Amino acid sequence: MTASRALNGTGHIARATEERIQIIAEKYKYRPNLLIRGVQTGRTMNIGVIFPADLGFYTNVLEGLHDELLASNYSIQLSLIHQHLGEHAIRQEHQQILRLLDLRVDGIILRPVNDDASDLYFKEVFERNIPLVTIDRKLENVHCDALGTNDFKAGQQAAEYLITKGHRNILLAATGDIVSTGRERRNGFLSSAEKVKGVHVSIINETDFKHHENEARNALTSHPEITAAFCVTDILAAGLYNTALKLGIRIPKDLSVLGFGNLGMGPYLNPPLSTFDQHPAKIGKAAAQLLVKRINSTSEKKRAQQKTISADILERQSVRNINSHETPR
Amino acid sequence: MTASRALNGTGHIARATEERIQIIAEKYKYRPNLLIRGVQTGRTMNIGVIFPADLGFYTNVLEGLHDELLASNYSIQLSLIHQHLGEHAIRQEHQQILRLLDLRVDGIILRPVNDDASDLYFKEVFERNIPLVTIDRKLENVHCDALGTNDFKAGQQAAEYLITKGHRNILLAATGDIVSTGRERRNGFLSSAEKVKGVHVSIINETDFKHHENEARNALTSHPEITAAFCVTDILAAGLYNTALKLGIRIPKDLSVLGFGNLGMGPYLNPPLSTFDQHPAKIGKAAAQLLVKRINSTSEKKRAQQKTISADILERQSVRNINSHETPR
DNA sequence: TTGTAAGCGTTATCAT
DNA sequence: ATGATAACGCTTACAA
Repeated sequence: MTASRALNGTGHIARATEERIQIIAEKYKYRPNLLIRGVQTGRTMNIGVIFPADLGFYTNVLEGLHDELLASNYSIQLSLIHQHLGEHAIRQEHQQILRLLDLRVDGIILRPVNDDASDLYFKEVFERNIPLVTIDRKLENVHCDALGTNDFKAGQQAAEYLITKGHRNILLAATGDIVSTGRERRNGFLSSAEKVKGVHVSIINETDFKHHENEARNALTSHPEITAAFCVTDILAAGLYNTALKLGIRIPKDLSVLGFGNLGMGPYLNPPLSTFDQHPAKIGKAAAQLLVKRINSTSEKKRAQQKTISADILERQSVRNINSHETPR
Repeated sequence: MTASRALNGTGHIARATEERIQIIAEKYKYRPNLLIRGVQTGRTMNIGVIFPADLGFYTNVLEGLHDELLASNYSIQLSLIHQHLGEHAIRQEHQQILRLLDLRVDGIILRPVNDDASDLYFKEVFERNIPLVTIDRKLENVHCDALGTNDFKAGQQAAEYLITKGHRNILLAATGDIVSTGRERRNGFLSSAEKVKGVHVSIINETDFKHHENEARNALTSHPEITAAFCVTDILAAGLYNTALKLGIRIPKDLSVLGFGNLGMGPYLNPPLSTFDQHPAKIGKAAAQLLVKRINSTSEKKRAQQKTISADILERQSVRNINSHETPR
């Protein structure tokens, strides 16, 4: 017992005893057994993290998460889920959650597979009072903290930005209603665009990316008045670059393109893609902070918080200002 | 005790008892405490993984690792190290290794910060007989399993490929001697190129990527006879695209470019970059297999294995065949 | 086939 | 300030 106190620096202890014990510990290379400490204290200082197997954007979220958790002396128990497996992915996710619980993690950070999970799906988590923070998905029927981008606002910013640059006929490449993030960006964009007279938006709204190229070609050829496009993700923007190239449409001279997500290919496209930076590391950091706070809060009653990090535009060279006085030619 | 046997399906037990216990377990929603099981059995079924914080290439290694480990019922304890912090990174790494040990992981998979660690650096790991597999770095003075790309061979493949395509004056963009992977690719390339008469290699050999653009410009202007370049990493290849653009050199008409690593920007470059696929998921999978085998092997005496995954060329559109009969103009 | 006893390494609690 | 005791939940070893 005295040894425990000396090594952890907890409680009253004589300086001399403390030093003596520390010396002995060093001599015998004592190392604590964190498993048993976890059992005993009820806190493992281990956080479960569940992300899509194809990390992409989440690598940086993970990095932010990791750094912040490490700063609070937490480790990360990582699970990856292959998202494309449909129902099987959901089963996998649930199983991994149970495993993390069995491992006695102190909290869970999760980018859920599907948007419409309910409290019931997470019942084991709640029963054990393990704090849960979701990333990038607001689960309507789940009462837990959530963290993500303010996608609606970002969509608004996109519209305002392109309109400010003089564009009035704009293509909106969106991804349907299934994924909440893309849906919000689209809705935000439309809400802002509608407020400005003389602005016309052509919209592609396909969940399947394969359909986008065709639709984009149709839109651009039948509406030559379009001078700008907002793509709800950089992947669509990159696709649009190809379509434009095939049609002989030059970016940004003939068509301005604004992407979303700063997904890594942006700087390598020609011209470099202007896009939204979601600050993924900040998202991770904030999620970790929320979780740690929740773990340490004795009053379990605090309502679920939905925190949001603002994305902002990273200007590169794919958007042109077409206001007459700025482009005199 | 009987319950333990029934729930784990281990040992002799009456069918009736087993079922009765399982029903009770279900009724009370019994879940095992994996911490205590780990303490008791000496196996936590948890593997420590330490990767660079800036995962990049390692995201896919991690994915392969994860899937293979999961198949063997292992979880992952993840640590990230910020590589650019020099000595501090090494301290961090060491601390994380100790932490994983305290957490009683059954094995460790590590992409080490530095190439010249010795057995001493890992002494705590060896003392506890925890298997260690390194990724992408052959530590000369450490007796542990290692997994990576066969970089020397890949370098040879690169030379042979470009030579087969008719190139005789080739630029080799390399990264000095510090990082073993790049060094091996360079040496492999040179070893194959030297064997063929009439082949001349101009070499840039700078660790700092910033110097590459200048050097490349010099090389290309003073040696207009150069028709191809092999870049030891895609990042250098992307840089070379820019340099070429500035100099009015067209790819692949005037200059063929072959990259390395398939780092993600390749398909988005113009023209799409031909490069080496290192099959990172396979590397992860093989590393996991090696580790699991090592964990299960009772005879600890088996010598360290160095397994290697062959990289191969992913042909896109940045390398041109300039043999006269194929390009009649 | 089932059950008993001991022990894993630590901390909480209470006593000295 | 220090120490004794119990407890955490499980499995190994052995007994019945």
